[in-house]
Amino acid sequence: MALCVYNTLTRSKDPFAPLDPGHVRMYVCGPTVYDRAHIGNARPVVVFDTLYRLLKRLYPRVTYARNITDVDDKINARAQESGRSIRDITEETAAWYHDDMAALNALPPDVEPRATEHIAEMIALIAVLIEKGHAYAAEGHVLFSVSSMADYGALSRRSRDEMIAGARVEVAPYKKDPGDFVLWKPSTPDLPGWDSPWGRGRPGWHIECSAMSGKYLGISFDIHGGGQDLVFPHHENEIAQSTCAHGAGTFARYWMHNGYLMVDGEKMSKSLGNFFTVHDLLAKAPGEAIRLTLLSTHYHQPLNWTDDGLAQAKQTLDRFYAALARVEDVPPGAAAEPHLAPVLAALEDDLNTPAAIAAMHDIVTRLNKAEAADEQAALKSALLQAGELTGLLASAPEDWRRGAGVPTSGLSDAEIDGMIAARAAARASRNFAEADRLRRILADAGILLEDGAGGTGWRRG
RNA sequence: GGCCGGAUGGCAGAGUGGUUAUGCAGAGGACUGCAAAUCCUCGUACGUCGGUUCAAUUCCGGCUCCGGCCUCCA
Repeated sequence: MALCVYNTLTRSKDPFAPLDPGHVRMYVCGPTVYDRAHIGNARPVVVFDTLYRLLKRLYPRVTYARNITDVDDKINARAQESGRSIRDITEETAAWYHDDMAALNALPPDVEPRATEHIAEMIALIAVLIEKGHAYAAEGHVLFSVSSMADYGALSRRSRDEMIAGARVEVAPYKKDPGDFVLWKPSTPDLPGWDSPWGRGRPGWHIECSAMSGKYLGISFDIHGGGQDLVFPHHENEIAQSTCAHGAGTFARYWMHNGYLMVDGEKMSKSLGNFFTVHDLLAKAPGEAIRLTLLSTHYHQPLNWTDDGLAQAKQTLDRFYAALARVEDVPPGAAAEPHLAPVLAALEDDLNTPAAIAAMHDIVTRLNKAEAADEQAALKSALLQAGELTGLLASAPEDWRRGAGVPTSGLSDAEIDGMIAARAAARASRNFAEADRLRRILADAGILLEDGAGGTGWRRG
């Protein structure tokens, strides 16, 4: 089975055929660094990280670029409110971002360009657009001329008339056309700015992605990803900038967009204020459980974030890790491919992670039943490889069972072991009342016991 | 107003023109001192009204409801 992806450009699930099968290139819009990432920001990161992992398995070389937007009016506003320097804020926020995404087992991208380090490339790109008649300077601004591009609106499938009819913003007087968008804008002395042919100023939001993707991936590359809310205007404008500068048919060939993250049936966003930060969630749930929650719904669908969903993901991982713990001493073996195939097939079918997880459940059930060592070895290997593809099961089973990743309070491991020993003694003398009393105390502390052939194990529930 | 999505069993959530999703919860059983974990068995779901078809949850159309975009946003 070959990889298929839903392409927003064609609105259909298309077979994926990279420009260069020896080198797949993908660009995903990264964060604007002015605040903690919320769980909605994490969804595209986890989704495209999973795609990245799949691509790396299917192709010899993958270059994944994800930008950091460190020049933006929201950052400027944050700096003014707090009295801190812009640099301070962007550095701190970028570091938080890296920590939080790493906790979700998201691999770092191969390239992570920062907007402020690519101003020269943006200025050069803007100059080309002016030269080719797709942009014009006016009152210190440079604007992209939407009317200069015949098929502007192709990605979001809206006509220029529709956009104008729906526009709720006041049209700046220097715009020739209400749909024209800013490539460069003037900065006052107190705002960050760079010298340019159009005076001291700063770039518009869209130009950085065109400039940086072109620099690191080439003027044509395979996949461009991001959240659905970026389709218009951000991605539409990226297409306009890049194809007008470099020629029709250039730029990204497959556009992939993840659905929104909802809370209580409403879109979660910073502007609505109904968001959970990844950082806060990590204090009460392991990163893998958060990641699995995000992968439990197909990436194209909206995902309603609930505590119950998170708890279920944790429970699922408990089951997976318990299976791995049972075969801890079995070295992963060969012949895993047939067992892994359904997982791979699900992922290759437009990244169908819920189906892939179902296939992992099937592997786990068969692993739990397997008695022959070679069968256990093959299934264990298949499960671990599925974990690598989905970015799950990266912990040691014992660490997971003992509560790895979540700050714990209460009983220490030594205290727990002591009580288990006391309970074992009580059971040996058939004093079950005492044994049950001890088990009850542990249960109240969140420690669940499991009596097995080889003794009593425990886990944090 | 314009343009998009979605509606699946108690819950979450895939998928399919006629055959089991999967998980959780629930019921029964095996195992256990009792539990837990594990394994086995079970409920026979696809918003509504029409149409196409031998056959539709699955294709087409109307309707209802929900959500989103059109402005910064992952």
